[in-house]
Amino acid sequence: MPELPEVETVRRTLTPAIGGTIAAVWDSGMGLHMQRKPPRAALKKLVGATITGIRRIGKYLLVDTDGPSTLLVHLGMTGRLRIQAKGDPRAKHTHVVFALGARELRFSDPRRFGQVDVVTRAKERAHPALAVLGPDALTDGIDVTAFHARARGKKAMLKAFVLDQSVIAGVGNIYASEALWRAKLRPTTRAHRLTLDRASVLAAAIREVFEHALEKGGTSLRDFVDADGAEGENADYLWVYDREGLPCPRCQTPIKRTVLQGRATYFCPTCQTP
DNA sequence: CCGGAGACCTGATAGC
DNA sequence: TGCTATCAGGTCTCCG
Repeated sequence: MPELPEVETVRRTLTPAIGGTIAAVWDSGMGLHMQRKPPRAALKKLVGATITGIRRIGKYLLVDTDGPSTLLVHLGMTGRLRIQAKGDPRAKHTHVVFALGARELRFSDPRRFGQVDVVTRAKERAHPALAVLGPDALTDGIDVTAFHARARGKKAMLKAFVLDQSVIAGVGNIYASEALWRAKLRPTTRAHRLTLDRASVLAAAIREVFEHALEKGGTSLRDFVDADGAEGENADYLWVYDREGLPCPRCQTPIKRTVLQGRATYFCPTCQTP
């Protein structure tokens, strides 16, 4: 569900939790797919700590506290982090709840593809999930030379290349199609064929697509909502994703849908050069 | 080592 | 109405 703009939208709407002290933690005991065992023991370390800030690296959220521990959250496909009043009914598939006075910070995730963990802030980059991440597309920016260098010798298709979180952290299935359309590049083009110029255009396209989506509060095609439960508006502004048969906004050719590595992929057969 | 396919889950929706 | 098949924003693991 969430890619960089959605996770960043959640981060921004979570800031009212800063200053809140975690009085108690509850968890469903249900294992999350990415981590197999419930993080109950680790979560206990957060009791008594006060939330001091919320960061994002790629699609991961980090909730910092005044202690040495930081809460690490990945929303997977259907994960939600919400701030709700204690008395509000809990959503089905709620797996972790942090009591913060009159409010609660709640993590729910029907498909359980998400991840919740606790890391020691000083050693957070050693966490396997974070260790492999490349530069964050917005926070760090994309170094065109390094980006181009990573494409060298790669036979993978451009779409797989931009989805590789070790190359750039934050791109997911929707924005991969959107960025490649904006850069006028075919998703099936092999990555090693990226010239420095095209790498530069693609890097800029990723940033522009993200900034645009962020302004709209993210894309809510099905599940995504921010920490207040609000949907994003960006689904109304997508150029190609989920728009099979509709006219390309640049050249009016009907948009095509294909499946690449099992995932829906949208492109304009006319203005995205192979 | 690399790239692609399948697995992991539940729920919504389209089609019969 | 009700059943079945398909699809979904992510990542990991296995296989060739």
